[in-house]
Amino acid sequence: MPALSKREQIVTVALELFYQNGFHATGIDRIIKEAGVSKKTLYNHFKSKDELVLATLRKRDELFRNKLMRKVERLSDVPKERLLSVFDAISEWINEKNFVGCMFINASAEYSEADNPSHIVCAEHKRLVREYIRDLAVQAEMDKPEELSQQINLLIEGAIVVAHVSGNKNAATQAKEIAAMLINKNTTKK
Amino acid sequence: MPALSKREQIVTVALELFYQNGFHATGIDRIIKEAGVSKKTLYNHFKSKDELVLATLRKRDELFRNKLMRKVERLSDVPKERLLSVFDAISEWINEKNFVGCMFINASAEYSEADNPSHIVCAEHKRLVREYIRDLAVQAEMDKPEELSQQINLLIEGAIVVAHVSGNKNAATQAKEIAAMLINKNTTKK
DNA sequence: TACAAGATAGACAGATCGGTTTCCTTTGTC
DNA sequence: GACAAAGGAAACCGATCTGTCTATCTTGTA
Repeated sequence: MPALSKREQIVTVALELFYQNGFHATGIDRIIKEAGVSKKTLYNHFKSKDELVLATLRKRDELFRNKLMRKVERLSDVPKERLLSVFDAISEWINEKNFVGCMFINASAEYSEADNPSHIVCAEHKRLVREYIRDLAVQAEMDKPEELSQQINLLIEGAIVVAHVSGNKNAATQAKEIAAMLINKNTTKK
Repeated sequence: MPALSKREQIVTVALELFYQNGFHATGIDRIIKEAGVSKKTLYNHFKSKDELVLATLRKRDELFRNKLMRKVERLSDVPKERLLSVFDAISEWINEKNFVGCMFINASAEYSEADNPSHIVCAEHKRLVREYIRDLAVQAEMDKPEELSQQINLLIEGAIVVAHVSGNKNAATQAKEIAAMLINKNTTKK
């Protein structure tokens, strides 16, 4: 039994190519070549390129959120601090050498219509991240966890975009400072 | 003399198609067809599709910033309020029915590498918007105009992305509230 | 009226696109 | 050892891609 199934090989390669080069700009031929897999095999596993894109986005969602959560857990075990650790985790990511923005923001740029299946998966991913942050906010006993999670989420998106488009690698740190203010404001003084 | 030169016709159509459908997904044939122009004419005015993309992004930068500045001027004439009016202007834009995110964020998604000419134009656009905000901050006599402009810019990017990817049309309003806090904090009490 | 510039439609080129199919080989299982 | 399933290589399909070229027509100007 191989370490990776053919399907996993394909998705692994697609993850990299779609992320680095974009979805429309990445052809099936390039994917099968780099995955060392025949075209027939790819189309045995996926009905179409669109299906592969969807599978790739779902995999990315799984990997990204797991990595984010593990990082945050590693950085702190105090709920309130974890809310801020999220920005340290994002900052680490932004400073990786192959960072080219958020795959879901990028995918939404290429699949703009809100009812496009790929766009829907992107929105779903963002919702799950937001829910994770809201859970952290609840654990940190914030006054308005839902509102705070939306604010923090907006700061994260802003940091990612600023880091990618303008190359400002401190964006997450700057966002963190704003988040710290918001968290303070959201904490009932006793 | 025509109302629009051939070149302008081409760019006008390209603006719309690239924005709505993406850059790689929009073919030259579609552009010339909708512009009512021959392929030869297009290639007389632009050396390549990449050149057309660049020209289109530059035009968009011009149109977008002019519109933003005019809107802000219309909404308020008090410098400090103008800083917040920026978010109202962005909110108006987000709620237009054909809104599909920021063309420059979208272009950066398709042209990810920082040294890609199109990406560079995107970064340039973002820099010019940031400088405009910094000017507003200076006029509003903020304590740290540069820092504040970066923060406000980050909030704007966040709002645009949240609005597009997740369809949250209140994002700019939410961002505005955070900005109001930051502006307050940046104002020396006298 | 003559001429040059610029526009036209559209054929054409060569590459690549997503996707299907054929033929053959490998591989795991009973 | 037989058999079915899966994979591989590559031909093939029609469509589309960017870009070139030819041959004709319009238009402003001298």
